[in-house]
Amino acid sequence: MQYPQASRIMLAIDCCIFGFDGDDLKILLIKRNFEPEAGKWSLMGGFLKENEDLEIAAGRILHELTGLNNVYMEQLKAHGKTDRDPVERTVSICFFALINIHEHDSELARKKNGQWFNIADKPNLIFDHDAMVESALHQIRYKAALHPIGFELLPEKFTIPQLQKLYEAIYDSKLDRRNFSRKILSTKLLISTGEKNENAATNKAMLYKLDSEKYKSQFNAFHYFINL
Amino acid sequence: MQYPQASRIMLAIDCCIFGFDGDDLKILLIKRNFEPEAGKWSLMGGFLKENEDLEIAAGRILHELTGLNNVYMEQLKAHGKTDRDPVERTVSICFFALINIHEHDSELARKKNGQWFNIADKPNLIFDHDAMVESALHQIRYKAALHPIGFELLPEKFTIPQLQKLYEAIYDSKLDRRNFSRKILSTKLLISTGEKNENAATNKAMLYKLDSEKYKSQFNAFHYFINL
DNA sequence: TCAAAAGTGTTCAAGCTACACCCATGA
DNA sequence: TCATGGGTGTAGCTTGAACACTTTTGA
Repeated sequence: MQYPQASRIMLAIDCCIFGFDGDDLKILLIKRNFEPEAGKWSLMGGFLKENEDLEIAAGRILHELTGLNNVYMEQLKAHGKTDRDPVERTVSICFFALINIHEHDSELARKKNGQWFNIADKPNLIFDHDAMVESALHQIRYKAALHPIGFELLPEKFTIPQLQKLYEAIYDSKLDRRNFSRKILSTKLLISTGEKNENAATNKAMLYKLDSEKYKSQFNAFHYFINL
Repeated sequence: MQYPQASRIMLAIDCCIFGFDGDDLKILLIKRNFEPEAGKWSLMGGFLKENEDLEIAAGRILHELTGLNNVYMEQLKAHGKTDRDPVERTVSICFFALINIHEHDSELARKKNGQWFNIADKPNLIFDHDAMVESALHQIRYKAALHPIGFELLPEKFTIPQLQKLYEAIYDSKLDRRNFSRKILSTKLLISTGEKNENAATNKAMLYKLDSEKYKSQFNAFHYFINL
């Protein structure tokens, strides 16, 4: 049984994959070695399969480039301008993923022509992918101010100064060290590991990890990490 | 030229249409007189046409039931579980619309089997439409706390007590009259019309209208109408 | 003249901002 | 021993929550 009237349409999934290297917020792009627009940069994407849920497809596409599973992903808008894809009318559902950049399979990414760019140095992308990245950044900035999604970009153990650098990268602005620390600790989301960061140049900072119980239960509560 | 490999998929648009009658937040549903699930309640929806942008399609579908144009609409998530539609694999992109309930064409709505329900009295809907309404309500509650979308549900001229009733309906809770008034006026988004609400039972309240300049320019700023 | 709704004022506590000061580390 | 980075404390201001009082209107 099928719907008779309307026409079927190509459905694509495109992924904005973000990482943080300790200094800059970065995005993983691929140089296309296939038409159309071969040789240009684009988001990692793919087509939805006949028997595949949207979230499964997004996870598959992320896995193809990074080797990662169980990553924080969030669905953004569908982009559906009739002329957005020159080959054929295609509606694309955009996702963003926040990964721990040190955990991904960089060998695999290289094979797939993947390359990391600082957000500030991002090249122009094909189709409407620039607008997708814009809306992903907007959503991350919006959500990270109110909910603890930033932690998804950090390793399991991290210091508060590292977390602050992340927030400063996301919002491209400076934050007061002392107030930031107090605000973060007041959420009670962090547990001190007792260890210190041995990599640090001068004074070694305390390593914390997430209180995963509280993290899960309070994820949708409001924390106001940043005042917008 | 076409993409060879992947399969084309049915793309539907479903609209959560909200209104406010002065006391309750309401949603406009239709009783289906067609298969599948004829006789049951559902959101107003339709299929995306070959040469139609997503937002145009959503506007068309809203217009078919309400006669309205230029309404505040926002795209929500796409729903894509493989078994969500028993007829055929269909991905549905959900929108919500906020309308001034007194402006819509109620005759047209009746012809199309439309009926308004208080949110609290909403019947169970077909397919995954209940989940769509849930996510629309979630988004409205989220966004109305921070941005002035609530005004879209009110007539051009309204009183602050009316606005308060709207917020109380959206959040299903009581707010302090005095603090609410101060908070709203402090945004400077309202202009006094000098007129008073002649319908009021006892003391007549001042009618305000939106400062449309400020409304547009500050729409994406943060106002914290409600503390979540 | 009384009840219900609308408008304005005040107080107290909590939170945020903007600072100063001290400690630990490695060159 | 000195520069750099990390941790804690505090004063002053702003904001929000919880209140009381007054005014207007129709019954």
